[in-house]
Amino acid sequence: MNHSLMEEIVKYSKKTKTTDKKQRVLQAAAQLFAEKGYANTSTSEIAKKADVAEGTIFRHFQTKEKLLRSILLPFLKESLPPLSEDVFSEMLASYGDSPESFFRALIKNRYEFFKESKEYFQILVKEFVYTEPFQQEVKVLFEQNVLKRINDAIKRFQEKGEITQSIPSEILTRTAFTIIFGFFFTHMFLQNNEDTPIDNEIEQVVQIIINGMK
Amino acid sequence: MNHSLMEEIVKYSKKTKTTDKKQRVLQAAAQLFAEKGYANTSTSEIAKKADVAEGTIFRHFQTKEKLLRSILLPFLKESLPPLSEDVFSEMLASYGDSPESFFRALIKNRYEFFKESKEYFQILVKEFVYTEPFQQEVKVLFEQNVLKRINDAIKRFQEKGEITQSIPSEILTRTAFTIIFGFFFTHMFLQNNEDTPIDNEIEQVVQIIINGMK
Amino acid sequence: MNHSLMEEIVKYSKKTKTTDKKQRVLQAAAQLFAEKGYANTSTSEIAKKADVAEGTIFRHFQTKEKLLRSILLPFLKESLPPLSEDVFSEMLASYGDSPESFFRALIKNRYEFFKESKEYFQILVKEFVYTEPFQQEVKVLFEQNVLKRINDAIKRFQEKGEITQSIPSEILTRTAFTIIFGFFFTHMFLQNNEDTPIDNEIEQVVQIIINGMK
Amino acid sequence: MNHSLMEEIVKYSKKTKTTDKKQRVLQAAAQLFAEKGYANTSTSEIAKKADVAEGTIFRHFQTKEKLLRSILLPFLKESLPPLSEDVFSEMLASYGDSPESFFRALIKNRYEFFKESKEYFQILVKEFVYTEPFQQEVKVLFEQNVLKRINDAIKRFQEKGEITQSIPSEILTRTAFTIIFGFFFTHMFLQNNEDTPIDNEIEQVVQIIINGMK
DNA sequence: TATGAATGAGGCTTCATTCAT
DNA sequence: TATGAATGAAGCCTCATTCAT
Repeated sequence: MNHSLMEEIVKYSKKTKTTDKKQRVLQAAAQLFAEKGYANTSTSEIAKKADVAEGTIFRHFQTKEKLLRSILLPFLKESLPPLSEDVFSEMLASYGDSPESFFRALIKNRYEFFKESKEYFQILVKEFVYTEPFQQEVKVLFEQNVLKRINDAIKRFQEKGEITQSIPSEILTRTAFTIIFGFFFTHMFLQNNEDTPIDNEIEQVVQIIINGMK
Repeated sequence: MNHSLMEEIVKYSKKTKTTDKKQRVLQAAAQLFAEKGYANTSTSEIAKKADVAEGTIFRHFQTKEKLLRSILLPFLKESLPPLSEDVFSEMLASYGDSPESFFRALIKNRYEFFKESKEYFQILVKEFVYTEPFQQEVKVLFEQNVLKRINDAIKRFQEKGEITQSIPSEILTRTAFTIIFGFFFTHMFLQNNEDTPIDNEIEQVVQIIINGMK
Repeated sequence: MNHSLMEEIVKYSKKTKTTDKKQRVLQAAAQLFAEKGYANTSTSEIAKKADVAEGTIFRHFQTKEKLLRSILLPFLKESLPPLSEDVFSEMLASYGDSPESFFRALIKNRYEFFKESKEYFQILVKEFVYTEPFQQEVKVLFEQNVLKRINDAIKRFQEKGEITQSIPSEILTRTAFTIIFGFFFTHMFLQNNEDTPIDNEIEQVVQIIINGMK
Repeated sequence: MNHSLMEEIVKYSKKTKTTDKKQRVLQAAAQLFAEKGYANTSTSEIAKKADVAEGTIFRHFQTKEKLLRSILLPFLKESLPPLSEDVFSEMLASYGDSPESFFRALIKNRYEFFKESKEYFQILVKEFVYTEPFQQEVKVLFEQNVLKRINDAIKRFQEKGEITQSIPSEILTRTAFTIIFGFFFTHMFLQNNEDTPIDNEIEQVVQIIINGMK
């Protein structure tokens, strides 16, 4: 039930049969990019952290930018969709089928995911802002996978009369998504690393969403 | 009523009586940092855009990083608080005193602000993530000003019985803030530049928050 | 009467008001390029020889290739034509006006020029082979200046009946040019640096050309 | 009668019984060196073009420079001398025994050879200029083979009274050689790839040489 | 014999910063 | 105050060469 990005990436990379050293470079780069940003991380630093010669990085990835993409794209393109599928069915199975339990499960589950892969999301968000084409790719991925599934669930709840039908499901979806992911982003940026118990807060957000949609 | 960051910065910089050239450097740097990020902007580019010798930048700001701070901190430290004060009193005056109108006004007003100063927020968000001490400063600023005022308003609404008293105002505030700013961040990152009319969405978020808090 | 390429370049560079350091870079680079070839000379070597920081090279020339062009093109474009003019009039004035004396003077004069600027011609010839567009530029320059003037002289000698009129002047010119410059090239490549007295040989070539053209 | 360098190299390499892969490396390298120069061709490029692993190159040739020598030296050392022998006897046999026909045949024959092996000569000329010891080797080879045979022919014509005896044969030889090879070099560098008919020009050069030597 | 991953020295270039004018 | 030439550290990347398989 705990689908960390790290695990996903490891899975992915095993599929494509990467060398040990290639793996180490990917891990080191991911960590450093998340910590200090792409532009502030030098290839020599990556090499040192991966305990590899600098040339090795370029033998495997040709370019620093391709290294970045090798960290993000495979994850997004191949791991996100199936992951979401899993998550959604698991969620519905174990948490019951009311809107409350759906959103509570969604938020809790994704929040765990988020927290564990904070680094990778940081890379995503940061490098994201500048590169137009990449932005589009990611956006489409999110919409076609995550948004679509939330929308499906909301439509089902609307049919069962558990959520208001006076507002189109698309708008409800977009709003819910914005609130939930906004909640995560805000936490990603504003939260100290102090382990603040935020269960209260999550419950609060769930209540607000549910009430707002009834 | 239209408080763009740009205007705020201009106001601020006039106060400190900067030279023409210093001004031009600030403007050019702000634009470039927003567009391409701090790390991807060179001082020579800034000099060219400001039509100033490169040395001039360093005469005024000593360091590229101090230049960044000269763009962000003055705005945050001296412009945000009074701005918020204005905004809040204006808001309450012109929009009536129900929770609905308060949040609606808050979101609409801040959204305009956001949209117009998107660039400056981009600088803020991007460079933000990395520099620990800076993060703290900004966080405190936000909490002490914006959060505090929202909290004051909520407490007042609680006293009037228009918002539930069974949840501490601090939690309600934090949740509302998270939802609202999360909403903005999400739009900042995920929205195409197409001018999508989002009035629906704003209204939606207002309703959800209100319902959730009643 | 002694027109070394080196002197020409110095003249040229004074016109364009170059810094001392820029000058030193040009000189060092010219020497090294001639000695070891463009591809085998590193910018750090140039910097060391010019006693300049490596960055200085790029401040002035942006690119290693632009540095190469800054050595060759100015010389070719601005120094060659007037130079040739001088040379030709001087030659005709001081050597008398028979075909023999003309060719003898031409070869001797140009051979001196060649010997002293051997380095620069080496750069020219070597880098020449690869870069198509550059090749064209140089070729046109040579044809429009040197060839044209030889052709003028030959036509005059034909009119005076001192050279056969049964062959078009263009063919005679091309042949003479090919022989003369071929003679130089061959010496450039095949000659040891031992100072072989080649006056005999020059006289030989003059005789052969003259006899062949009578 | 048509002795292209390519054919010669193929012959040579067959003699020394090289592996298929070694062969392929030699061919690929020769092509690339001619096209882009030694310094601008990477061993990985050669490996790719030869469809061989990069390590294979070094197994066979140890060093990139030894690879270059493996292309040029065998040709020069073992193919040039017998080739010249053939050429000269063929020439004298089929073109008759006057100085005119000798030089005409020599130039035409060698010009064809030149044209077809332009690439290989480009390698020779280019890499040549820099490496002192190599230069000597090649120079000696040329002198001991080509020059010697021309000298022999000239001496014979002098004995028959068909060429002036007032000039030592060595000087005549050197001059003729310089003119002929200079003619080729000049064409190699200055000629566009347009197929200019140069028969006129060749005839012209022959006449000039002959007249000059009578 | 053949491979190709790994290496690390060295290449070109950028850039924040200094300083003499 | 303003300039811009000069600096040199550091960045990304290429490449000949080695070596375990």
